[in-house]
Amino acid sequence: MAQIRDVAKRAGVSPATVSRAFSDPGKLSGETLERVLAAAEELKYKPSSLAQLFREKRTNTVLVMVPDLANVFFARVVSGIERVAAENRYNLIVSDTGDAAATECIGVEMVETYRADGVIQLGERPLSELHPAGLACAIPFVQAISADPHGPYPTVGIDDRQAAASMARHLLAGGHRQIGVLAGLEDRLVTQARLAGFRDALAELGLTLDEGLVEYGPYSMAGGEAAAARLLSRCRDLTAVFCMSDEIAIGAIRTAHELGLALPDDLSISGFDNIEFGKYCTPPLTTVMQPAERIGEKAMALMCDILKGRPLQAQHEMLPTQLVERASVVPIG
Amino acid sequence: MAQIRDVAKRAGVSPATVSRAFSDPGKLSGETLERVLAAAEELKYKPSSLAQLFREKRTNTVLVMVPDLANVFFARVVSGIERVAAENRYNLIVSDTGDAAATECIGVEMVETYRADGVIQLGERPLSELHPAGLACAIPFVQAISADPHGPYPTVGIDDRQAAASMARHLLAGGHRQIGVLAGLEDRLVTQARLAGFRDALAELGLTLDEGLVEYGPYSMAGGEAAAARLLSRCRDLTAVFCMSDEIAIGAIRTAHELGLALPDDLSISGFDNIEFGKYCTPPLTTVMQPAERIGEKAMALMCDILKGRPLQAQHEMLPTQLVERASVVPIG
DNA sequence: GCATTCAATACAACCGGTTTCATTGCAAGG
DNA sequence: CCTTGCAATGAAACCGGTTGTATTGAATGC
Repeated sequence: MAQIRDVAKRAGVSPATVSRAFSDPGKLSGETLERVLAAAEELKYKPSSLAQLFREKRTNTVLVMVPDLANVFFARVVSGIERVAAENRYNLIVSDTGDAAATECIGVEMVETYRADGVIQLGERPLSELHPAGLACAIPFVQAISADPHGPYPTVGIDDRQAAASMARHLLAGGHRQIGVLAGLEDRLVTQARLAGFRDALAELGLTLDEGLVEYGPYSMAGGEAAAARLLSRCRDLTAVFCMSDEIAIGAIRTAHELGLALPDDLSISGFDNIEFGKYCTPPLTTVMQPAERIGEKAMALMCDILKGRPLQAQHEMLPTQLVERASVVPIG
Repeated sequence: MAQIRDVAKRAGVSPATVSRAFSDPGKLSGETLERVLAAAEELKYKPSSLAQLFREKRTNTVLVMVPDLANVFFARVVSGIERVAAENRYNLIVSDTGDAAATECIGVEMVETYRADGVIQLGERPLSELHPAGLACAIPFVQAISADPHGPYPTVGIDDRQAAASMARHLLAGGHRQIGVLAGLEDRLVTQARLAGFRDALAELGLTLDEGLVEYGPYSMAGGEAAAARLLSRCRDLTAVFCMSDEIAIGAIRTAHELGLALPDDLSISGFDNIEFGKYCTPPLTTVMQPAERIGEKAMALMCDILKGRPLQAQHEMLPTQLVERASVVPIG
């Protein structure tokens, strides 16, 4: 592999001149510039990124920490991050944390040891938990998806409470009153936020949530299937089930089918996220659209702003959601 | 951020000694080692990866080129790659190529400019097409998923032909004779391999493939939906449809439902890949299991072998597949 | 014609580690 | 007692670029 001095020698100039030929061509006389570029071309010279980055103490790389890469929703967010990263010539180091705090700490270390310029975290573990000194170190950090909008670092996400409330209103408007809730993991902020939204909608009609109708479980199809089995065996007079993710809803649909329920007539089921599969469920899933790619794009755009020292347009971006009406929810009766 | 000389000064030794304290502690006297480690601890010294990597001319980073990150199947493969990469302390730079050759060329450049040590490519574009000089440069390269097992670089995948044949036999054993084929994109090796397997199974019974029953299209749910619509409107006496991916099958199920067909009695539908959602379809999808995570793991393991100069156990890994029988395929009549 | 100025380019330091080679000191052997 | 050998450590070169400063030479001004 040709190096800068090889090019310099061939062009009869100093390495400094070659360097400037690329970084600041205006500084060179036309004739020299041409000679240098020709020499570089002939030798197929490519500057070593490693050397450049070492000099500049930047990596042009952003670490993305994903709780579960195989989760379609996260994958779409990463896809959005990817697009903006590519546009801005950043690389992405993707780390599947398996939702384990221990693994996530690595992220902070990656920045400290100059392997990444910043960290985008998907999911809700707060940076302060990741690394006590994290905030003090002023590590470029952006959190997306179910992030705490009151935290000290920039976040991108949706208004979970509002979005959940809108779906709850939709169910209530259909006349449903016995509505089960298949919540995700109880200790997640996002679960609490969506539950709060659900309560909001009930309260608007003077109703209160019957805690007995809430079943918690993992945010997965298998989790939804199991939680639905528990819920439906316990509460036999439900007319609708409010699921906190499409995957949970898909699991619930499966359980309902196995119990011999006719969907959606015997039971309405709503999801959350709008993953692609929802459209292909039987019946197609009524859900709340979360703009996954756009969340990723925004998160990476924010990261670019931070890394380039630009002022942030907003500390906490809330992207709009939308109710997607399909066939899995019908009015009562 | 503390540097090596700060630690050296504090411990009253030279930078070389500090360096050795980490890379080869046995070389130091017990007392010195202790003093150095204590000093490093106090100053919270972490060696700059950037400097280390620059010196060593390695990046400890592998580039993964994915045609579509949002595709669950690819995401699972990446997840497997991730696991092995983490075990071997490699980082992953993930690039969503959008299936465009132009983008994929970047991969070769990333290695040439010392941004990655090697490239894992998901999908079937051959390296020689990516970069004419690629092979000559001996860039560490591994291809996974629908790779050409006769190519000059290591591959990991399944025996597509065999796997497709096994599914075709399953349909034929159920008495199906009018079997439509929802193939993926016609120009893909993987499509041709699976089609060949399908023909093999037919040939075993002395049958030949009716080309009129084959419909090509993108490997996606939307693609499957559209292709199924074309196929089913053209051929009204089909008893089964052989789909070349689960996503295509899911699209086909949707179309079949919309045409008012009762599944699986009116029409058997088979998939390929065994993505998680298949289990939750209505009816649950009979498919061929591809060990996505294990393919990823193997691919990364191969890459590690290459990078560490170990001899490869096998140039072309073929991982076993398995027929997964669910309810979407039933015997005829 | 000489001093001044500016453009063009070269020189050399620098980034923060690692590693080779040299040096020191101590113990063992002749 | 002197030599040899080895363990422990330090000094300095090195990785391959970038950049501040010095230098050169030509053009301009007086």
